[in-house]
Amino acid sequence: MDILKELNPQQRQAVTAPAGPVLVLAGPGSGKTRVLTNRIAYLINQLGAQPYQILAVTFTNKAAREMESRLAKLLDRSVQGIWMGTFHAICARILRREQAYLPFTSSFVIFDDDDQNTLIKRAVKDLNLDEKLYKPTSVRAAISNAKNNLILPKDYPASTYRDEVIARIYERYQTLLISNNAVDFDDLLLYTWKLLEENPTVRDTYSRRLQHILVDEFQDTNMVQYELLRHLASAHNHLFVVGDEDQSIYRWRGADYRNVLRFEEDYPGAQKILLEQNYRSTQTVLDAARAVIDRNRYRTPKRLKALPEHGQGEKLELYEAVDDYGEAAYVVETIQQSVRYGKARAGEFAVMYRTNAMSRLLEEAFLRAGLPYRLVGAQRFYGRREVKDIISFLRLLQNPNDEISLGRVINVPPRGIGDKAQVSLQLAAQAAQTSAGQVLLELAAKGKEAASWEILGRSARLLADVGGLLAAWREQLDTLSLPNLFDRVLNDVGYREYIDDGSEEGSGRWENVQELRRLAVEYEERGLSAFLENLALVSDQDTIPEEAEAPTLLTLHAAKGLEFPCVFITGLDDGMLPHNRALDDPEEMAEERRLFYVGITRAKKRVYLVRAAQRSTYGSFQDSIPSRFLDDIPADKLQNSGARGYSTRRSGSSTTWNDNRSLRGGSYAAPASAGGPPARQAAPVLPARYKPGMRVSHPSWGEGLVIDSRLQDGDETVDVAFESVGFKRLLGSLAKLDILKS
DNA sequence: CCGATGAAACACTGG
DNA sequence: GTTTCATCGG
Repeated sequence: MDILKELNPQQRQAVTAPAGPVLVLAGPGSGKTRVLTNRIAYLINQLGAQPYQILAVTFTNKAAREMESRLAKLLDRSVQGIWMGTFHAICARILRREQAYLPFTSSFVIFDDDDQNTLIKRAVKDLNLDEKLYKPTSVRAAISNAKNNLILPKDYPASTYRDEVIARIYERYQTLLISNNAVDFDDLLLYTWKLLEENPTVRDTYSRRLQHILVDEFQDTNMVQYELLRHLASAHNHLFVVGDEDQSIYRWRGADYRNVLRFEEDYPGAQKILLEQNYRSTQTVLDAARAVIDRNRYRTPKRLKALPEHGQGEKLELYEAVDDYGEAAYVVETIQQSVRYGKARAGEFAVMYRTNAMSRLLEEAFLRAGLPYRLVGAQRFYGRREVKDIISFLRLLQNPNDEISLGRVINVPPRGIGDKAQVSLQLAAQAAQTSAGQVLLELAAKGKEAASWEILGRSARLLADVGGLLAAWREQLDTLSLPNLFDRVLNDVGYREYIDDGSEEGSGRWENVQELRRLAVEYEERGLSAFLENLALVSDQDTIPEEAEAPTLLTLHAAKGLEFPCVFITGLDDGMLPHNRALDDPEEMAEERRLFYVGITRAKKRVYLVRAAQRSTYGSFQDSIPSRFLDDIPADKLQNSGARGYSTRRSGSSTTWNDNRSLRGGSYAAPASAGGPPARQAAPVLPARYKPGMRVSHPSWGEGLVIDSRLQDGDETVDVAFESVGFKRLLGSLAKLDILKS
């Protein structure tokens, strides 16, 4: 075993750096996981560190698992004891150990977005505020933002009336969380930070114990995370952080790539190491990517070098489809062709998009072609109703104070407990200064003797029955194994009969339940609490199935940290990528650019850039223009495969007059060679008649200046700024434009 | 109290 | 186009 053998000089410098602050700026594909893994091995083997003295923070649970297994291979000895996981998982672990300092018990549950929204609605209602004005999602964003920036309710800046109100909602929301014995995602970080901030003894204990702290994807840390690291490292400053400003894509979650700059300021002696040797892509892919990212500012420029054996590689391929159906069809057919001609295996392809909504058409195209695919994210498994129901039952078992879960399943399956009964239950709980769950348990235990039996009136019996179920389950909490407990709950409530109505969806729902049960079996050893925590903290990226011989469909965000031989980036239109919401904010725009950069640099060999001249939004069709990022790719790195010009849109309306674009494209399409849609076909050579700078005249809009012109879909699209009506986009063949002078 | 129906809102990225 | 919420009749 030689930790240093397969490292290049920069990697070796990083791995063998003396204990102290180290900043590794690692370009895509430069082997940063290897650096992190070997660094840990080096700490243990050469610097005499014990595994339990090492904390390694990863971006996903999957990355943690991967690092663990690589490390086990690298070291002969067991790596048990290393703290490895996401910020959230590590914080949850600390919080469960330190309940003495916290306003909740160690059986706290973690609320997800839906739970948060429900709770915020409740807070808004409690404060008699207008629910239309204070929408849960927007309030949640404000609160989350505050938490990410270490702002507690009392410190929330009340600069506007709205902020003042949000501060009150925030405060109420925190109170509600605590009475539910619950925390949200941001709380995991915030409470841990607060714990270390306010209790120097606790801070020192952790900091002295965790002698070496390593952080992956450092560019995507936010302020709480940064401050948390400072506290944890306060006794020694042994912080080894690895990141790349160019791959920071979680700004909306509070991530700030400028933490990389702050790190250099806060730790002046920090070693800075740049990893520029790329082990993944061809030089062409790297050059194209660099041309895109070099337009961003406030970063360390990097010159990524490909391995000589990877060679120059193929040009990036650009395809402009007539509409989004054509876009999907192109993706599917290109994959089929490549597989058929043995150029690549199906599993070597990834199809990336900006928004999950875009996956639908792609999935349909794959289904129609009979081509299997694997989908990452989107309708999350854990977001499905039946899965959430069962999780709610289990959460309630662990923590009867969880009113959100109770509200979710108290009447599942329907057992006659409607709104009215639930409201009186709330009132009874309030009167008794306790939670609804406790009232249920009391009803079950004492029956008619219970204090609230009278108040509840007719529904008391029904509520007591639910309480009885809950009490019975809780008695078994320590005796039954997790899978048995799972079955017991399902049996007692008759859940299968409730969701599996014999229909196709019904058995699909039951299938999901069984999937969840399989997971419960895996957690038999660790128990309910660990099971629930894992359910809350797993991410989409953790659930990417490996080694399946099928193309992967995923968002650009989910693609971070992955690599594929062939990558499609779809939706390369202004408004999609860059996304509409980024168009008027330079910081957001820079992030969209990084997102595109991340997409390109996932590719080992081939990149397909795809756009659609028209796409459906909300049901109606809209024209789009090519993404501005496409202009930044040097022409000699790009191969334009032109417009194929047909759509697989099924509606019969494709021949209506206003659809002349698809028609026009269609008329240029090559005669179908052997049935089916025509194979890839270059656009016909059509001279551009208009050039930027020309003065033109239009019969109704008068004179104007040509801003831009390009050939697409077999026609010429001309952008003209008219003196009378301003900016207009015209089709060369239709518009009656006269050229006045060039 | 329950399920069906129709209107209205609606989707950027995710631990 | 899809999903979620409110309303209505049973």
